[in-house]
Amino acid sequence: MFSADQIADIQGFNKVYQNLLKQIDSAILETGYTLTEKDVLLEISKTERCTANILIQQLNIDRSYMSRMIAKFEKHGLIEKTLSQTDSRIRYIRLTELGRKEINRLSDIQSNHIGAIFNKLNDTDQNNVWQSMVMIRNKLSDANDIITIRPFMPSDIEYVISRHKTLYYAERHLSGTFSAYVDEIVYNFVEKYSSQTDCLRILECNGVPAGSIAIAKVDETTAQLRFFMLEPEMRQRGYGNRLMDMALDFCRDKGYKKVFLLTITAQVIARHVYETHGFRKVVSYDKSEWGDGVIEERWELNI
Amino acid sequence: MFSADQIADIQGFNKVYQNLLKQIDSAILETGYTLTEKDVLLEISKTERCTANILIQQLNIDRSYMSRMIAKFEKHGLIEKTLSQTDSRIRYIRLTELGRKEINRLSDIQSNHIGAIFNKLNDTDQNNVWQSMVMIRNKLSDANDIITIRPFMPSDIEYVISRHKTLYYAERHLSGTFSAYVDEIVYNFVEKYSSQTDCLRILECNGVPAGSIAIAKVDETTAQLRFFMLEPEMRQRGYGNRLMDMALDFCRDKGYKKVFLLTITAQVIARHVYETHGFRKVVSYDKSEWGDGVIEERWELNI
DNA sequence: GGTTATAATGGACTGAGTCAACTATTTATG
DNA sequence: CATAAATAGTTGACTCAGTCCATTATAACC
Repeated sequence: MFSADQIADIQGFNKVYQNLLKQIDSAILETGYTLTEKDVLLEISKTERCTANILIQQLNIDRSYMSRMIAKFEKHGLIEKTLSQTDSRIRYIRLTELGRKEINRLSDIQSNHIGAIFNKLNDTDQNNVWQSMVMIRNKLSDANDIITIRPFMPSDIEYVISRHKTLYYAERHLSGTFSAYVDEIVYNFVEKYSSQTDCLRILECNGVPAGSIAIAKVDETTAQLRFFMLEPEMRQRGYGNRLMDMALDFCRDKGYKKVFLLTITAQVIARHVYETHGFRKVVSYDKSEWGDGVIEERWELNI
Repeated sequence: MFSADQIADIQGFNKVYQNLLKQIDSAILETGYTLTEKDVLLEISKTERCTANILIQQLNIDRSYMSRMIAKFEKHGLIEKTLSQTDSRIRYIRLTELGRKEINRLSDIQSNHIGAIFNKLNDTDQNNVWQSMVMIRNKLSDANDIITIRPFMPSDIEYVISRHKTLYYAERHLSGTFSAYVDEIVYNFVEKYSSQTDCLRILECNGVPAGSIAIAKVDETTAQLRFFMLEPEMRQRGYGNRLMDMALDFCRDKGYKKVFLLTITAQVIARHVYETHGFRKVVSYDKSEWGDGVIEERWELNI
């Protein structure tokens, strides 16, 4: 239990840090973009197959406000809209060359500002401050984030595809071939989906999707683990293991004897989760059509 | 120099913490007050002889906006305005009973919210987080605050009186007798002030007054050190010593042989600054007319 | 004693964000 | 399979914190 003095210290920290955040914000505002606009642009840049609706959910912004913002971005040539072939209510949003240049500019301004503030500290202080911030972030997130794991809803399909691609693409630089492959397997999975044999769970952090895992039937005794991913900020906090536990429980429950998964060698962090749950690599082969030097691996587990 | 990964970590911290601050803010907003209104009310409560202008300078708020806010507070019965006897442009602002109740309510909401967030951590984590925050606050403040020490201007008189009273009153619970005494000595000092024999310096943090020190001539060889104060957030960071160095340099420069000061026993932190600069307590006597058990001390230094 | 500075107020405006109604399309249901 | 319900997106009208500029009244300066 905190004392009044300690709370006063925290309020002091809040005041100082709020001020610092305001400084960074005002540097962004000088560019002529709203903070919200910056967030939206950033989210667009991070999201493959981005739609207005994804942005609304992810950033908690009013529909009409978003609509007008997107219209403005289009007018200024920052984005392009394309109608979806499968659902003509949906307009996909993609950054143009100019849009990407702008969001990079904004990100750079922010990074430089942070750099400028923290580089005034000497090396020792820098390190201490950095480590403390990471510690505080993890402790506060663990204590305050509202985490739920729920069955998938139709609206999650876009999320799974979009984020799966983005996280792999951004982090592993995979090719367009990979992208088409993801579309195919996700739609295939959803089409054949049966709650008796398959499962797709969404991890939500504060009501926003932040990860997923799936089990797909292959035959009566064999299941494939798929779509296992975590947003970067959710990693190393035990949620990967929780998702994995859940998925393997489902497999045992449904009587599967063997579970396998396919992954690429570069995914170092996920490997650890696989290993601790008893998966073993059985074979690996070249997948350079997905990107330079990409090697796919097959891992198996008998349960 | 920070790496890109480290900056990303800091941005992650910023995001999480901004979110947390937003939570606290929204709890305040639910009361029907703006964040700015809350700040203004708090500043009024902390400031004796408060005027609109002091608030404008201290909080960096537009004059007209402030005027309307104050009008609203008055209409709602949170404050009372009284015309100044000496300058009829000035209207002194004072919280009513209701106003004090409201600001206490708002402060409690904020404290409780912070408590609620941090009490989710276990004791060890709480302590680590708290200590880290204090460390970060001090390092960032030291590195980024723009500190200036400048000669006083007429507009500072109100600040010195107001804060001197408030800091002593709030921290040591001194009486109305003390308040009248401060008025008298400050006006007296300013009236007799001569740049040849006296000095009053204002410490500014980011353009806002945050401390003061003064030297007043007593006779050709004796000076009195007065109005030495620091805002709480400026303490323990070396600024007290800087102000003191400056004041004593002035004394040597002007040929004073002896400097004395009067303080009260309860002022523990300031004593340390006095001692390290060679002051020695020569006598102490009862001053219970200023408050229960208050003992005034006279400290002297031969230079 | 007239110019200049300061305290406070009032009028008019901006612009981020909200609320609600509406169109167009797709999905669910009886 | 038709009709209701849900979803994606757009448009109109509005709110309200905060800003800019002009004005009044008083005090300080030279």
